[in-house]
Amino acid sequence: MVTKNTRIQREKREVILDAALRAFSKNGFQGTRLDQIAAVAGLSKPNILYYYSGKDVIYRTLLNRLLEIWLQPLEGIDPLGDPHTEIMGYISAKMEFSRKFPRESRLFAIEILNGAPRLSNELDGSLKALVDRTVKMFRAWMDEGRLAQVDPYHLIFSIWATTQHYADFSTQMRSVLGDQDPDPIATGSKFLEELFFKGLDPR
Amino acid sequence: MVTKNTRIQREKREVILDAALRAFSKNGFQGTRLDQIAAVAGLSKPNILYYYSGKDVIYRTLLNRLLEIWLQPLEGIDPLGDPHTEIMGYISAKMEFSRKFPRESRLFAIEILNGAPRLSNELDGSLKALVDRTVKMFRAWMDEGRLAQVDPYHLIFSIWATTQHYADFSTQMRSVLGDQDPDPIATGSKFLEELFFKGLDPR
Amino acid sequence: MVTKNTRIQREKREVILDAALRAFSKNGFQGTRLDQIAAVAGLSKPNILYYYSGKDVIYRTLLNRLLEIWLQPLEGIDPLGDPHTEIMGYISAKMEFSRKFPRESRLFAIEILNGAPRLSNELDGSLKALVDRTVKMFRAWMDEGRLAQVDPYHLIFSIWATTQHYADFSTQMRSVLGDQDPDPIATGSKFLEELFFKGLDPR
Amino acid sequence: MVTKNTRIQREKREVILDAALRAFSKNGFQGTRLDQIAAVAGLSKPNILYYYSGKDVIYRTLLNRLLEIWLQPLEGIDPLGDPHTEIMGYISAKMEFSRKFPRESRLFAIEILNGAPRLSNELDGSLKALVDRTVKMFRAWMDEGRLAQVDPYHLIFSIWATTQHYADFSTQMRSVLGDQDPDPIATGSKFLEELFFKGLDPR
DNA sequence: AATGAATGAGTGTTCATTCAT
DNA sequence: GATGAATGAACACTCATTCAT
Repeated sequence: MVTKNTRIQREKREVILDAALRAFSKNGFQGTRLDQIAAVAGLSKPNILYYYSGKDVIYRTLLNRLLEIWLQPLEGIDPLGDPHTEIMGYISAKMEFSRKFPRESRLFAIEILNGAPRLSNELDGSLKALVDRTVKMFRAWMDEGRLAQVDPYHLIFSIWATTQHYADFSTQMRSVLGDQDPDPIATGSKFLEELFFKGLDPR
Repeated sequence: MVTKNTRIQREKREVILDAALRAFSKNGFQGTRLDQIAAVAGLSKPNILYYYSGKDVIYRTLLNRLLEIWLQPLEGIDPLGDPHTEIMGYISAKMEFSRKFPRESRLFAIEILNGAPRLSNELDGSLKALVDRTVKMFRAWMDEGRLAQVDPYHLIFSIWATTQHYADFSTQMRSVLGDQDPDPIATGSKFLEELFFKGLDPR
Repeated sequence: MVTKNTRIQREKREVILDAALRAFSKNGFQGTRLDQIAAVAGLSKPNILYYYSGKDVIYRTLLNRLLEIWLQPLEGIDPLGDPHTEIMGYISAKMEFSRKFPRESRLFAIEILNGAPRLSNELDGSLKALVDRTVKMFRAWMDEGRLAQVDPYHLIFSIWATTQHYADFSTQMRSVLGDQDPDPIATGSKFLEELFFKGLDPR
Repeated sequence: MVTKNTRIQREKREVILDAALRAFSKNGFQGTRLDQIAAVAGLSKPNILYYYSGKDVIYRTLLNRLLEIWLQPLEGIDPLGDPHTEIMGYISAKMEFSRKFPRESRLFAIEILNGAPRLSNELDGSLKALVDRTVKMFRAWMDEGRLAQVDPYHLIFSIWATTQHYADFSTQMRSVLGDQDPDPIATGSKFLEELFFKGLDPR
């Protein structure tokens, strides 16, 4: 079947992707059954396969679409802006992502934990390019004395790690925090701001 | 005679757990077939089931054993020591864990990403207790002005996030770094030391 | 208006049968998907089913129509003609059939190989009657000493076998002959003429 | 699973191939369900797949084994023997094949009718070589004046066609002959002997 | 007359687990 | 203890056919 662009096609495809995201981000690729996706989407199993030619295709479609969104915050850093403002803005944006798109974050994490068998090309390509661009920017700021002299790659890694942790490890956080923090992401944002503000201060 | 059998049993059980760790940490619970474990362990599939009554049992055994090890570094923090030394030591210990036990780290991460269906009791129990103990320690240090006033829970989360990232997301790191860093964990350790040293300085 | 509709209908039905013949004669009944027929016919799958109520109906329609054509050469043998001329003419006609209608021949062969589940009535009926008529003719010629005394049924079988072989087993022939014979049917015709001419000579 | 050579393995494999031959030779590859084979073999469906890794593998195994047997009679022609004796012997051997192995013959016929997608390499290879060898033999006999000057390739084709017809088209024969011939293969053998004896006489 | 959408009943294949020795 | 053999329960995917327009 050729991909049509009728309204009904677009809508159903969206519904399927949404259902698939819920399932895949919870149980991984192999742990997700087409039945589950179908049930959540409110469609029959063959009807799912009418829109996407296989489970694999749904998964890949999801990952590719996710990667695009994933890279946006990094692209948003302004080389002409103030280093601290920009980096705090980036951290803030990433935290908002963890709040709004925890499932997307988890899907991405699962894929990478599995060795990114279906994503390695994209990681080596567009992600690396974007990181390299950002690293250059950070180095320029450091050379100008506006940012502490730290390894820029690992700075980026640490931001990813800390912010995505609020989506990926939320189960663990809930276990540890119990009910004492009604909004861990807000608290975490404040904490990370302080940590990175002081940690990146050029003195 | 009985002793000898027991020793053989212990050894085989160990071999199975090791093979299972490799498989589960790479492909998750559902993505791992008993065949794979058997092949890596060098045993037949029914023989695996002679030692462990089911795939599920192997997985749970692995998780429980892992949790014990997992909590050790946290237990190692000395309330009577110097805050900075202790925290830097903890970070250092966690980084060594990521270097020496990346598979264990990934298995843990996968389980939590899946909502920790087989681990939630332990998380709510021993982990929470240990974290609460540590939090109290941190608060005491803060009250004494020996540590920056930050949220102690999120401080712990950020240490977990950044250090485990080197094990869990190593695939992504390799993609981004290419060959330019022969030892990312060493570089990362140095970076994290600086970040947390400055970030936690009470001024 | 009605006439025009009927003509369109007839045309479409023809297009479908032609497409179905190509598909069925290549892959058999079960090996052919309605999709394939639809694609070759240039129609949508439901539209095919608008003209024929099912895959089975298309197949049966094809077979019945084929049988009519199939029997024509046999009916063309003239009891008053010269035995050799008539039989050579029949062989010749059958060879022309293999040249012009290899697909039809193969479809027929496939059906009989499968035990003719959809054709047995016709085989027992009109085919048998026609063969019996021809056999009587042959016997008369033999009694008159104008044809070698051989079993007339098996004579007919041997003509069918040898001539249809050029359609049904053309794949094998091409493999064996390679490119050395640009027109195997012509060569075969000459061979068969000699074989049957000498073989049927009453001395 | 590696192919083992225990007695039970060999026996079960044989049982499966036999059941598969019955099914495939009646309904073709696509028309045969694994269930049928399993039922005839008296095994469960997964157990079939324990011995052969897929339906396809069973089919190919069958074809390859068949081809070997198939070529034997042709190899049996003795270049030093009397042409008529040898050829009559070959025809006789082929007729015995049609009597004893009609299913094998039909499977082969079905495969070739479908364009021999799984057999073309073998046809182009060993079959062609063997036919070429026989053709040379026939040509030598013709040059010596011991065999009628006819196209040797088509002579072989005509023998194949007529003899295999008794296996492949037996359904049709039964329809035409009714009960009047208790042993059509015997009658056919006699007929073919006469036809080819006279037809191949060098005068 | 035509077709995009939808589905029930398969269909080959997988896999943890059990059986028998 | 160990393993070749066997299987029930899934599971992704297929396909003729039906539905709705």
